[in-house]
Amino acid sequence: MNPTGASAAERLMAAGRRLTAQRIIVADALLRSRRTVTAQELFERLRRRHPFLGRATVFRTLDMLVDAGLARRFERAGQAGAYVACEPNHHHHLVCRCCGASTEIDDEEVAVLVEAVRARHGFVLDHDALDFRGLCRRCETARPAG
Amino acid sequence: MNPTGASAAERLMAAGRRLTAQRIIVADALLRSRRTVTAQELFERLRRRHPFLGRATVFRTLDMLVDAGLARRFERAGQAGAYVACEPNHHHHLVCRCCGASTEIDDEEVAVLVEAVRARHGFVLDHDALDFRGLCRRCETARPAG
DNA sequence: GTGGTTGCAAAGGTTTTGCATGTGC
DNA sequence: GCACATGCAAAACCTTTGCAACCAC
Repeated sequence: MNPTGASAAERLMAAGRRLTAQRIIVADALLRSRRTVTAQELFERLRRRHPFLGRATVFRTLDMLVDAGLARRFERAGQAGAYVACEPNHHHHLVCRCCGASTEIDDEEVAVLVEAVRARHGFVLDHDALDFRGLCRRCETARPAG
Repeated sequence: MNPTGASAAERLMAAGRRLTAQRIIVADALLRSRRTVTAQELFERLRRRHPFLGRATVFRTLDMLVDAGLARRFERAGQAGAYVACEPNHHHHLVCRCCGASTEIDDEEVAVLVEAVRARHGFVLDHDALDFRGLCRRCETARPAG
């Protein structure tokens, strides 16, 4: 998913981050992935072509991307954290717990929910608490029992 | 929060789980906590009075409680998983990222959101994806910059 | 009695860190 | 040139597991 067409390097620069070969490699790989990936997956996938890439750098870069708003990290019980690239003006994600597919949504109902919770409970929802796990249509159809 | 007044032992029994001293101790401590607690916190807190309690047992018991629907576990980036007790007929939680306070909610807007996402994207949200992190009124007031 | 439960310690997996080296700006 | 980024390996951290002893039902 790369609707704006901005390259990884362009995004890093736009975010005011220092450009390095490693960062471009990691950000680019993340950008090209339609599904969530773990730091380890990315590390193993990239080290083939880029043997000089260190594991810690992958973790640090992903962390930096999340900090810059260019990626988001999902926590999964008992599993490694999963990362997805964010569009600069993105809203929320739907992430399939089965296949890892990620869809960006911008539904009014989310905003309605945020306002309702604030009004009723005085509770301000975190922006990134509104990324949702579930089953995508394909996986739901393939295995209705979940 | 213990509105139904059911004791830990009663809940375990009602859930068809085997009663042991350790399980009652852990479930009771979780039930008495208004805030989320980690397995390690619970272990350290309880070992003072119950030196015979093992760390693995705390993990296993919390896991069992989640499985039985009597507790829920929240994943937190870079931190240990945090547990809260659930009311048997509870719906969703609001968990403060600052103080860990947990509130149970049953808002129509959540159901509206679930339906909208299903209708528009064919995506079925996980029930426990609808536990929300954010800032409670008290913490929001205390530190508006959050 | 039997199968589930426990405690311990060790292993497993993920992520972070220290430090010397390298490099973008 | 200087501050920041990197690689490596070790450490830290959370959680799970193997196994013998134990206990609820």
